[in-house]
Amino acid sequence: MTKNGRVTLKDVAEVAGVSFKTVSRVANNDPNVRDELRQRILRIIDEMGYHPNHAARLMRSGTSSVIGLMTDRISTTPYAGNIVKGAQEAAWKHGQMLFIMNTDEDDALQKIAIDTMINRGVDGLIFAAVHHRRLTQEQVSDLKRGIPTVLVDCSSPDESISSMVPDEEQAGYEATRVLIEAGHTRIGFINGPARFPAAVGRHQGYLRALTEAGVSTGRELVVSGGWWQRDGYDNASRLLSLSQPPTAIFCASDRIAMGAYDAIKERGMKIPDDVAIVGFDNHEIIAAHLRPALTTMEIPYYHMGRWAVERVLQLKENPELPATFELAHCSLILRNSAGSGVPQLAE
Amino acid sequence: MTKNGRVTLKDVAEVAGVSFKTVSRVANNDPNVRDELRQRILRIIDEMGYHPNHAARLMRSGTSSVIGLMTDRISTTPYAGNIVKGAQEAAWKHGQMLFIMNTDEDDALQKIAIDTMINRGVDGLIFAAVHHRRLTQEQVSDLKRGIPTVLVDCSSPDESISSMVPDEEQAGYEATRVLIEAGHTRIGFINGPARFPAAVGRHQGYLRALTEAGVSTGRELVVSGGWWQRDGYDNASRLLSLSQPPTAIFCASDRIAMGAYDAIKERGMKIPDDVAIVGFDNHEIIAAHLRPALTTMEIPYYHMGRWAVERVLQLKENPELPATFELAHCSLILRNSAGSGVPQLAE
DNA sequence: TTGAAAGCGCTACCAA
DNA sequence: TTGGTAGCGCTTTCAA
Repeated sequence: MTKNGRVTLKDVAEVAGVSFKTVSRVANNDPNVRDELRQRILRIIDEMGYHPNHAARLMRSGTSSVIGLMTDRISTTPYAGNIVKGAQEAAWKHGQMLFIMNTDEDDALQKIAIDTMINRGVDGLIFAAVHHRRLTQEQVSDLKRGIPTVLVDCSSPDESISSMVPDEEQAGYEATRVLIEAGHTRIGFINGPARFPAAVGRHQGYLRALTEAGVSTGRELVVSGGWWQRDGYDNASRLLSLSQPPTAIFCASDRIAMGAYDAIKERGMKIPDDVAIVGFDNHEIIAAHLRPALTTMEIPYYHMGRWAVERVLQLKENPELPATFELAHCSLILRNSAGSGVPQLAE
Repeated sequence: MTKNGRVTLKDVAEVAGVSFKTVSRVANNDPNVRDELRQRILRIIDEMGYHPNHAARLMRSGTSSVIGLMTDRISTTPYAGNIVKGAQEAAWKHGQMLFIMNTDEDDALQKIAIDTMINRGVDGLIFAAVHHRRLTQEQVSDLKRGIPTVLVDCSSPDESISSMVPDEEQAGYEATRVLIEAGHTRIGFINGPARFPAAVGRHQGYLRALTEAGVSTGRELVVSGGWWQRDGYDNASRLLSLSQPPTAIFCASDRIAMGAYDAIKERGMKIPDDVAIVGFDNHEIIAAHLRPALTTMEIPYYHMGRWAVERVLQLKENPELPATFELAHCSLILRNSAGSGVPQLAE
């Protein structure tokens, strides 16, 4: 053992009575070692508590077993936190560490963050957005640094970087299906601003579900505005003032749904009997604590985080892999606001 | 420039026409360089875009400029996210990176996480808890690995590790003061379970404020249970059923306050006119979106994260520094539920 | 104040 | 299948 207190290859080699290069081979799974010898050395490695020195390894081979994860606004939102968690657990499973860096949607800072990560020798780069969006071409080229790179919850316009985004269309479809299956034929939709891919996709899913079911899709049933409670309140009020108001509303966010609840209750109407509601996001507090509890869609952030790390590792293994664009399947979280015949969950 | 594409000390030395050791001295702020020469070399370093190779530095000097941050449940709570954010920004400012690791309150995993961090050569360790608590002696000894270590939002029973926790007493005092200043003399308190330091401290602050103001502190005015909405509802109902019900209630969490709102509204009473409320946590969604918006206390998580990194860096500089135990001052966030005479904020 | 030499722990390359 | 040698970029030690 060196004075450092750390066991090195040499220490192991000495004990094993072989050259330290042979130990190195064993540590790196080089097939060129007699199996019997390998077993013996592995045992000694374990006994002595040898761990490779990542710094030395990085110097020689350029691989750090560290992946850089950049987000534009991670910590303050309960949404995207699970991306980090999923990425962390996947990294851990594969013996990787994660550098995490928050860049607050600041492109200049983002650039420096990338440089810093590269400078530290990360093996790969993950960029996770807080809201599903398309990156600008410039943001994409900033990210291209010749190491495995993937995008989470955002996409590159030139399709040059692998990405995973929620399947908004599927989610919008499924949310609407819940209301159709509960027997509704007049279903409103309160959407977010059309510039968001989330709004576009959810709208398409909504339309497909209605068309497929042969249900009316009057233009007046679709309103849009911001993603917030107030927008939900305003837009729900508008829908409820129609000469033929909807008996069910799909809200493109839980906050919108929260506002819709206010508008509905204000009119003395009951959820789900007078108006059924489906939200979107499965926002921890809102969805579970609204009365009645909100049926809503959940984006699999945890899964997306895992995917990102695993994809980076694949690309590290084989840099020639073509970029892929994957859609993450969203799940229906059934609570009590949609009034379907399905058994209800209390919380 | 080496084939690697990276500028090294040698490259700079060659251009500057000095030995690479001199450049090393400049890069490390060694005073033993003529000032004129230093300036010239600094300019060349800048022009050539030299960055030290942290891996090489770690190998020789054992310092990585990486700090390990472990949390027992970071990502899923909007609360503690700001600890991470504060730590990150402080680390960034000081040229450090952060390894972040989530251990889900699993002591065994926690141990492995510490080993992994140490193995990677982190310069310091930060352990951040999601809820203010005292660590067990075993958890504390696991954390002692001979490198700078600090605790955030938790404390070590033997006071051997520096820590920063919220000043619960001050916060409880200040929250109660708001209600006293609004003219209330019968002030209830819905607390969390007494085993939490947060509950103990807030209770003490509550009592001090009442005693100091010469206001009655009847035992029946203090009720406690869980931290959740349902607990708030139940306990508020109990308070409101007293023969002399309180006209104001300090709730030890925003979720409790949320439940209290339900109980109050159910009785047809108005907030803050019939019952004034102060919450605790400034929980993003709850506090701002409750009607009326909730006056509440905020724990300075961001600040605590910054402090942790800075304290680690101080300890790295001077390992002999004695452990310190700091209290983080909590802020009053004034909204509309406490009905004081102070100008109200809408959101 | 500056420089030369050694070596951290590892992997790459070549030789046996 | 194994081992020797070199050297990554840096800091440390010692000498000039």
